[in-house]
Amino acid sequence: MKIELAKVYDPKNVEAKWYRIWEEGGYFRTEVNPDKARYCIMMPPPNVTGVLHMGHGLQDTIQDALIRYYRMMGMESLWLPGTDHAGISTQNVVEKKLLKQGIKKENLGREKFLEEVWKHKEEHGDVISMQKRLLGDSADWSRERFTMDAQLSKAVRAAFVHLYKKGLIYRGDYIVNWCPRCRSAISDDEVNHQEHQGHLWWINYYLKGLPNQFIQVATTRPETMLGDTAVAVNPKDPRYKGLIGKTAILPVIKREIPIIGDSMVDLEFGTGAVKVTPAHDPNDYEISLRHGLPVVVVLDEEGRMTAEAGDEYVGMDRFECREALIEELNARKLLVKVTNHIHSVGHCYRCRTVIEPYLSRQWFVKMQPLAEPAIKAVRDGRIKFVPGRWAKVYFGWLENVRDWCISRQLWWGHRIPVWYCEDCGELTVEMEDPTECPKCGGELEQDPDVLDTWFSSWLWPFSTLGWPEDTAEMKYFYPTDVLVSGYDIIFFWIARMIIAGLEFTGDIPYRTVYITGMIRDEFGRWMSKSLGNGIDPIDMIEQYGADAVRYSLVALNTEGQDIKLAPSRFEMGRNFANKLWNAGRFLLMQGDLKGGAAAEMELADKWIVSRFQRISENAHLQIKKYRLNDALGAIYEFTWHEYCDWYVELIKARLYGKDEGGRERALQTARMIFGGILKLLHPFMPFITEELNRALLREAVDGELLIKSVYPVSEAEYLNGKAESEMSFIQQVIYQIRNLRAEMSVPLMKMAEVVLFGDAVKIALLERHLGYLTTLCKVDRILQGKEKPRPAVSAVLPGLEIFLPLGDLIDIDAERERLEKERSRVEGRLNGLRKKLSNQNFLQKAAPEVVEKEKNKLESAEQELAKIEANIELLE
RNA sequence: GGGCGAUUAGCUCAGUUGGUUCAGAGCGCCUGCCUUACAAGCAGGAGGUCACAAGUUCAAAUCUUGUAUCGCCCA
Repeated sequence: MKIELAKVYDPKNVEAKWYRIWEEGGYFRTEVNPDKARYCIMMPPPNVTGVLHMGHGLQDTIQDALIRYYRMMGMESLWLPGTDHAGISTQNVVEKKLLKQGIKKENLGREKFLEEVWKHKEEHGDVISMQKRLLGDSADWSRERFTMDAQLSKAVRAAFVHLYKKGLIYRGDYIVNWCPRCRSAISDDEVNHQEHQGHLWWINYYLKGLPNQFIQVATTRPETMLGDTAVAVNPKDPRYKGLIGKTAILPVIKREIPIIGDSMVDLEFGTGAVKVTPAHDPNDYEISLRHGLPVVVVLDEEGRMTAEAGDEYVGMDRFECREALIEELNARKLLVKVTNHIHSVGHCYRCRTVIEPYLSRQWFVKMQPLAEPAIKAVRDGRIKFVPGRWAKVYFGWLENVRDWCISRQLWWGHRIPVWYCEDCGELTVEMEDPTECPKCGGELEQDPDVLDTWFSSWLWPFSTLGWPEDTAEMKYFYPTDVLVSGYDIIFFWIARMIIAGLEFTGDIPYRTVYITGMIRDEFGRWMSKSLGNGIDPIDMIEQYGADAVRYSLVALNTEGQDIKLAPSRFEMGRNFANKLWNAGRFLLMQGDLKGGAAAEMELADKWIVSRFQRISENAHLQIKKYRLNDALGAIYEFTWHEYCDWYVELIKARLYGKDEGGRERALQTARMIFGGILKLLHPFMPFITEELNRALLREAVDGELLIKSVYPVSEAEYLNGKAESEMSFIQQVIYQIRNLRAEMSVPLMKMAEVVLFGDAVKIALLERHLGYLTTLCKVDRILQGKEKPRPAVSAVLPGLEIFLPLGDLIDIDAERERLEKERSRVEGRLNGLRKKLSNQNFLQKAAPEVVEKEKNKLESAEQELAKIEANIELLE
């Protein structure tokens, strides 16, 4: 039976069909099965209302390839998917949406607003999961989790209570990073510092009781001076020794503030005298604590000036106020000068707004005691980073870790499980919601804030498995095998998960952290909405097919290097998919195909079978090293340039010949190898391989889906070094003859004869396989003349001279030129070898086998040169 | 200021343990082919002083140090 396939592969229907069969057939589903080895990856949860981007495309493809590989290796292979509630960004999106309808969240109230967010989540929450299905993710969707699920929320509660009772969570008034746009505190790690060309304003503060005398300060944020409560100088600074203890008068609002001495003040910066604004600068706050200074808050939660800033400025935006104040100072001649100043400005990593240091009461996690076990786990090798250099970044963060501000002034998220007694002020933190104060029975009020989203996602590797309950899933799947992620969230997430794993479960969350590069645009810039330079993976899947997208992403992903991407890069995947498709199509056009190994094999068969063993062995090796690009590259090379270019071409003579048995055996071997290729490729290109496999099988048999087949393992009985070297020699001969013909512009249609001189064994080999030469370079007769034919073109191989007596077709000049070029090439090599072998140091110090190798090279190069020279003379 | 990465063919990038089978791939380019699997293809070809300098070594794209340019992270 012959099956006709389309000439060009069309992925559309194929992909949708197979995903449905896999998912509905339960092939992604996993069970706790302690008798079986298991493999587990937790999918990094994307924002629940987000959409797929190329970074997901890359990381999911890698994870899916690993999961499919280990599934084919017979392991219970769990890839657990899920989404993250993404506090700030989700709340922002819903707030904006409501504002468009003219609704402010404050008017709606907390509960109604949260209903709206949940509604939004229900509407958009599965978009990204559906997109991941288009990519082919073989995740166990039956175990999909969301960070706000009841069970995961319980895990958050358990983690908080645990740390609180251990004294590792505390509340306090500190300067935090405040995003005026998000109207919330954010953690240190969520601030992006960028070098910024700003200004330094030099301002005179008059001194009380000393007319016309002043102290000069320099500041990058003049608007904060309205909140100054001191001027500080270094006590060692001779310039200001006499001024400590005096009083300065704050310009414009005329507040009297002391001049104090504090050794933290940098003598080099500005004038050496600094304004102290405790409410709006972390260092100043420290100073204020040491000196008992008052704290004046002049900026509110939205970055606007408060009443404390004075009637003229109240309500103004901070930057607007800056302008106005500068003008005022200038008018009063208190502004001495403005100089350019490059300094680092913090920006909110979510919305890029300039961060304001802001004094407020927040909850913190004490990180240092938690960091130590996490450092140890990587130091002693229980957790391995791939590539290893990222461990340095990890250590660097943990060794200098600062306490983690976990409270967020949002509504969307896990509400902080702390209740305050209105009567006695007692704090209650328990697993169960309290109804009254356990101390005095008074009324309770829950903390209005919610927890940082990372406070739930740091539990992801085990909260998804049922922690804090002691579930069968925890026992079976935990710790997981590998985390695949980008280097951008080593601090936010990866390090914190390791901390949480060790603290809450007593075990590491995963054995390996595989860090991928980042996807950039073709100019090396980050892809971003604002630049509009993003490439939508879904567009690419529609245009090129999911397998092509997956192929290209893996092929481009080399050892953690960033990937510069352009849509055209997916062409290589598409081309390869099409090649594979046509290779399958070719087989199917040949009629019935027999499975298994052929009883009799000739050289080409033995060769391709042996090569297949080597490639599959290499694939295992590279996958285990996380060098997926090398695994895939080897399979690609084998498929295209060994199987298609050589093997398929070689068997055509048998396929189209009269010997029915020979035809069948060739076809059987081709089918065996091609079937193996489909398996090797399946983890990377699941759709097309499954489709072709089904076509090869000719019918729908559930048990023979590739997804649950066994990944090819190298079998020693099929390794055949002799066949490989013989075939390799024949390939070289064919290559030389093709080259000669092309150089002389001899059409490939025309049959020719060759005259061979040299090693009898080699000539006999070629005679035995004359058919190969006929098929691949149109040579149908081998002569062993006594005399070298002339006119003829020639090529020299180790142990063999090839002459093509082409008669009139030979362009003597062209051939001479070609041979001269060959000669100088060989001479160049020869000179290098002679120099090396006449060097006493080399002979004495290099390993004997190296010297031997070089001597052999020299010998064969000399022979080659002699033959080429003789052949040049023959031309005359 | 500290740390990390990059610099190899026109472009995008491989090159793991130093050894003329290590100077490679894909794309692009040139020549010839619509050869009954595939023009998204086949056959052949051109193209690189491996950023620069010094050093180690018998031997360096590969190891060391320094310089330059670009990028990232931390402070």
